[in-house]
Amino acid sequence: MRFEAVTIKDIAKATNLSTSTVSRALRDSSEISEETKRVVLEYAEKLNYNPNPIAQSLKERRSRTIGVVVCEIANSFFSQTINGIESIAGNKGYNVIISQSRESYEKELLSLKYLTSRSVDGLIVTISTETKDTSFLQDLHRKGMPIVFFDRIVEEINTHKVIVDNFNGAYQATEHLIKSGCKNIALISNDPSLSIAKDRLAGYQSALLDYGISYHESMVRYCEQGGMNATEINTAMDSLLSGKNKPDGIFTASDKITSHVLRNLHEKNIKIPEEISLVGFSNSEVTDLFAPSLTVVTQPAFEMGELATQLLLKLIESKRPVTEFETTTLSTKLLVRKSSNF
Amino acid sequence: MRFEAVTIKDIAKATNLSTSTVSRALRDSSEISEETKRVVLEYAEKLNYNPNPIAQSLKERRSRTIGVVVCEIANSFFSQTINGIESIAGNKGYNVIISQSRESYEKELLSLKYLTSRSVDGLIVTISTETKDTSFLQDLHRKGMPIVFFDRIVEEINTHKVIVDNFNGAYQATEHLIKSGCKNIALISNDPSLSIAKDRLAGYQSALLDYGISYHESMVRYCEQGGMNATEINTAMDSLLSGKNKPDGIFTASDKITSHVLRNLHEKNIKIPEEISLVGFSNSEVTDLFAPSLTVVTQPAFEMGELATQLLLKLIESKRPVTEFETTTLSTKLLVRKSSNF
DNA sequence: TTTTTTTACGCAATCGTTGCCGGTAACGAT
DNA sequence: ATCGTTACCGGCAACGATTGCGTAAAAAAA
Repeated sequence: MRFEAVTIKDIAKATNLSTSTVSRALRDSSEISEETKRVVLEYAEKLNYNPNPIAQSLKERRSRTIGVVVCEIANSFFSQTINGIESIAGNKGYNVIISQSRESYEKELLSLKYLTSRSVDGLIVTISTETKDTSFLQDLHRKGMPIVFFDRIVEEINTHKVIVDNFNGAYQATEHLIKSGCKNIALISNDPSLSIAKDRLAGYQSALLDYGISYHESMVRYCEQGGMNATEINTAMDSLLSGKNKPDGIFTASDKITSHVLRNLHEKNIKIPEEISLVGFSNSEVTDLFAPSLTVVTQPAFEMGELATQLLLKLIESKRPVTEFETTTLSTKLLVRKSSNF
Repeated sequence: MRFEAVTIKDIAKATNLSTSTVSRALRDSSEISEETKRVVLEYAEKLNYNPNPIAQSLKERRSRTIGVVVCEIANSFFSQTINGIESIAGNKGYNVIISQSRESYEKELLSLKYLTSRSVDGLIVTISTETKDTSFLQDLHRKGMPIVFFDRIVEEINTHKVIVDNFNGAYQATEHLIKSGCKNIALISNDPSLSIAKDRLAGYQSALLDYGISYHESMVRYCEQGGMNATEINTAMDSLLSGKNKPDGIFTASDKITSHVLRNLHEKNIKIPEEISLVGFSNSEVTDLFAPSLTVVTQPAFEMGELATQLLLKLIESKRPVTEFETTTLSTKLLVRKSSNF
């Protein structure tokens, strides 16, 4: 069963005009008499005509569609970003196709190939934790595909980027743990190849330094799968808790990691914040309901999506190749709650 | 800046063949000699040729794309469903465009119009809580657009539907509250026009009846905005708690409502489950971390997405109009935790 | 050798839309 | 009467891929 739509030809036949005239009448061209326009618009209305965007795309060599590649839409941070993207794109008459990498390099590549073959006019991308090789993205960029990165950016590609001040976010979280009385602060983060992981590590280290606490690599764990896998985090926790420097504070550098760590602490019956304080990056809207309510670093995800889209549309609609790119850095916010004993 | 892709013409020029021959060679037609095929494929490979799906769509009058309309991707239930949809669609070579209604009738209509104008081959839809008028969907259905409903179905449209046994889910939740010792059980649900709200109300009523507890309308509240708005739920809670029959158990009939009610109880410093027990529909993956851990009714969201997609693809790929439709009902699961004092 | 069959390819139309060019009628100016 | 304008509209081609039909050349059959 196929769904048949009304075309410009149907209107042409019905009004005894040519398709070109109908097309122009619909686009309110000055070359068409008011009378003819009236007749055409009337018929278009009556038959419920809608221009076929596929035909338009083919003709105009643009699809008015932007592609978004995120790790997981189920992640609050990304779904909030997507809401921001859609709000701007919708206003400007652009459509959004969302694709998930689920933290897999292979799926990310598939998504990118699909989106580009689908003739998207531009891409908004945050790379997966598995992604080491960005040559495909570099190729796309070189061939002129407008791309904006957000969150997990690709440093070696020179284009617009939207991030938060991950260094400061991590610094504040760590500082907060220190001021809460923690002496042994662990960091559980994403794969260190990710831009965000590097920056958050640096912020963590800097805070320790500033408060005269020496940094030990043994207090840091990286999750290569970005916490898609609970066991990965559980082994990290086990090794961390069985080490000789048992942590009295943990800073978790992503949404997924934060909730898994909390669950792990529950299972071990470790009291929070009495035995261990917990502060994590999270944009979940229910962390205030957790036991205990979580102290979190949140990101302005919606605004990030808006900004990334504005930048992308600027690239898409620019007549000449753009060579000047900007990296916009927004601020994080530390929400102090009960998981850290301040 | 536009992104230029390799077309069949480029290959034709390079190989000194006609576009028709190239097309057939690429599709491995028996009319083309092995030698020519080899040459063409070699060039296609070298130039990194990808067929333009927009042109294919125009020619074949199909887009190999299915449209999904949900209320909110940030909702775990829906994002899990989408994962199920994508897993099946991806396997069968279909692409998925996701659109959010954000519980607004107007946005839902816009989404539907966009998706159909975008020539999707079929739709998977769950309607917004605001939607009373389904004539647009009925029109689409009448014109032959394949549609599958899930979760919030439209009863008056005869097509495939995928739901859970909402009656039983609600029955079990209510029964569980009764067996936990609750005498005054409140229900906070979505707008009663929604199919799921009706079924869940019926299950609630039936459980009360079976256990000899009389049903009072005064113990039921409906949220017209489906909990998008916290104030809506707070006023419902205020009126419920100030009534003469103060509830000792609350059954919340949706994800969003559940978390808002929990937050409201926290703010009021009401002990759960000592003063009030709480059981709610929720597919959030972190309800076990809540204070207290939540007793929830969960739905097999991923499977629902898979099933809906399989049914939709059957509709799309059927040669003749389909007149026999099925409604698949899956089971919910009650996860007993600490918010209900069993 | 002639006729038929097979092989292998090109031409042109098609999908729906739009840009470009061209044409005609009406009308005023010369 | 002729020319130039203007207003309006139609025809054609093109976007990229596919396909029915036609056909030249080669191979097979007569």
